[in-house]
Parts: sequence; structure tokens; C-alpha cells
Amino acid sequence: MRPHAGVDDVLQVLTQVVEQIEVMWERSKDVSPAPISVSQLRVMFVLEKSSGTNLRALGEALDAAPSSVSRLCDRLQAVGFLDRALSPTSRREVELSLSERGRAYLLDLRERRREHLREIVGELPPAARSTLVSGLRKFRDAATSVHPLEDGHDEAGSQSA
Amino acid sequence: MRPHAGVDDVLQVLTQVVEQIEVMWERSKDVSPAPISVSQLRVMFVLEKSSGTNLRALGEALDAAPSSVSRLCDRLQAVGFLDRALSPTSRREVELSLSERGRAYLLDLRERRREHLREIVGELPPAARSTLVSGLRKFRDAATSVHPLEDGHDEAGSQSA
DNA sequence: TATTGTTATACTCTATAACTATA
DNA sequence: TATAGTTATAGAGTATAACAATA
Repeated sequence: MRPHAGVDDVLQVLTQVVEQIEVMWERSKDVSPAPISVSQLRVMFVLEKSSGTNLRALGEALDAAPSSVSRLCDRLQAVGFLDRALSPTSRREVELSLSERGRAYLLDLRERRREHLREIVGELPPAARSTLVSGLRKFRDAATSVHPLEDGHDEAGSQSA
Repeated sequence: MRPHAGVDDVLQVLTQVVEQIEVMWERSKDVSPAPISVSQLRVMFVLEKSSGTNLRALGEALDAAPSSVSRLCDRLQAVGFLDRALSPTSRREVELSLSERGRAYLLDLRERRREHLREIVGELPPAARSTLVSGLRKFRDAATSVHPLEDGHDEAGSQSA
């Protein structure tokens, strides 16, 4: 009597899965040599993709005030994950970029996050993986078409096998 | 030559979808009459399911120090979302619970979050919804079996249609 | 003068430690 | 004394506003 899943069925399970993953990812946060705050991590995510931006642009990307970003950069620089360089074109701007250690940290964090998911996905039989990928891709595409500019894609490390 | 999706295919799309949803949910955060911080929201989520607990237990549930929780409760009480009552059994304990307004706020927030998802899920044809639900349920169950105690289920409002 | 980045100040969150009051 | 809760005190994130330096 229920040939296809209703919208509310999807909402329920989708919510559960997202919350499960959020809990898992929370747990892979602290396992680092230099514990980084969530805000600092956001800075690193942005800088990874737009290396060399100035402080103002970084603030806009984060939707944060310049002063806040300045302080965040202070601390990231202090732990050696960020480089502040004077801009060669304008002496009142800075060029912000991740240091080598900063990049290494991000790769490491991503790997830990994926490892948590892999542990679970690896349990699924091949047919279930295909079903899941198929459903998720349709959701992703629908989400992208509804909110074209607001997708939070993570391109790094997304090489298909 | 690829009869079924590989594990890395799943990881890629799953990561994308979770990040999309996190971005969406972030946006439904500030649309409230009394803006609540993330920490305060966590308090409310816990209290919703364990009404009447004392401050110590709440702190353990949040993995936060008692003093932090005390301050969080101060502010939640100030905006009228939380009630502090003296325990009838032990005069050194308090009974923490959500006020009526607090509960109403949570319901409202949940509805906003679901509305964001519903907008997208509603776009999917029925067959795609079924595929998605099927795949997600298998993931959820696998996740629950791998991490039995760490599931972040959201039972409220999960009535199936 | 307008812009970039940094401090000054203030508020919230967080934690450890000290304190009060109960058991 | 041991425990529950609340204050000190301190450090980090956030924002607005004031400030320095540059364009």
C-alpha cells in the first residue's frame, strides 16, 4: 500500500544520517597534534582554495569581521599553519596562505573524516552502495538546482576510484 | 566496466550532500526572534529529551564543565527558554527544563530545517525518493551497527506519512 | 579622502579553581 | 567529608569602533 517513499520518510532518514555523520566527524576533530578551533578550521578551508587572498576578502568569504579574522590568523600563524606575507603590489595588504604544515594538517583531517565514513560504507554490499550513490546524486543535483550558489562542495580528495 | 559503485564514489557524494545540508541548516539558524547560540541550542536539545535533570548530568551529556553549563543556563533562563526549579528531593540540586516558549522555539527551528530539505526532496520523483530512502536506511543501519552508542537520532517529528 | 589591516573594548563560550550550601 | 551549584579568573571567538599606514 506504499509503492514509493513519501517525502517525510526521506526527511526522517536523511536527518538521522546527517546527524550521525556530524557526530562522527566531531570525534575526528581532536585527534591532532595541534588542536585547532572550528573557526580556525574554517579559515584553513577557505585559504586552501583561495591562497594569497588578503584579509578583507577572507573575511567576506567567512562572513566575519576583519578584526575577528585578524585574530584568527594571529593564532594560526602562531602554530605555524598560516603564512602572512606582504603583498608585492600593495604595501597595505597582506597575502594569506597556508603553510606546508597547514596543508598537511588538512589532508590528515580529511583522511580521518573519510576513514570514519569508509568504515561504514565498506560494510555495505555493492548493490547497496550503488543504490546509495544513485539516491544521493539525485539529491545533490536537486539541491544544486534549488540553491545553485550555496553548495558546499568539497572537491579536494574527490577522485573517483 | 563498473557494475557497482565503489566505496570512494559513495564517500565523495555522501560528503558533498552532508556539506550541502550543513550549509542549508546554518542558514535557518538566525531566523528567530531571540537568536540562540550553538551552545545554547545544544543545551535545549538535551533538555528536550531529559527534562528535569540536574546541572551535573546536563554537563556530562554535553561533555562540558558545570560552570559552563551554569552560564549557558543563565542566558537561556534570561530569554525565557529555560526553567530552573529547586529539586524537591535534594535542596542542593536544581531541576532544569525547557519552558513552553523554549519548546515552541525548538519546534519552530526544526520546522525551518525540514522545510529546507523538503524543498529539495519534493523535487525528486517518487522512484528517486524510494532509492534515496533505501540507500540511506542501509547506511544508517550500518552506521548504527558499527557505532551502536553514538547515533545522533532525532526522534522528534519523525512520524512517517 | 578611501581603503587595509591592526588594536581597543565589550560580550559570549569555555575551563580550572575557589567558594557556598547541602548531604 | 563529599557533592551540587555558583562565582572568580583567564583565554579564545566575535563584533563595532577607533586607529595607523597606505593608495
